[in-house]
Amino acid sequence: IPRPSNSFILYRSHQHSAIASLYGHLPAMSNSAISKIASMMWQAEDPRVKARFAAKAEQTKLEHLMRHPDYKFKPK
DNA sequence: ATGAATGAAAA
DNA sequence: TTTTCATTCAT
Repeated sequence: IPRPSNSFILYRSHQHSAIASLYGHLPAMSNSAISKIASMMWQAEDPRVKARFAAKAEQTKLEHLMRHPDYKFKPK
């Protein structure tokens, strides 16, 4: 049972397709490069959009709690 | 398994 | 305060 995604991870997933289709044919455009781009977009992003993803992260978090009431994050 | 990033949660 | 692990998928 996986952890709930945070706001940035949600944002990255959301933008992944778009970024991949823009740069996808370039061999240097790996997922790590996409992460860098997503990061810049994230920093530059409209605060309202950030807020929307923050809200989505909360939603996801609560959803996770509902579905998996006894889940505990246990780093090694 | 690694790389890349941000952030929540645990240690 | 530092570490882990969530997402993604070609190497």
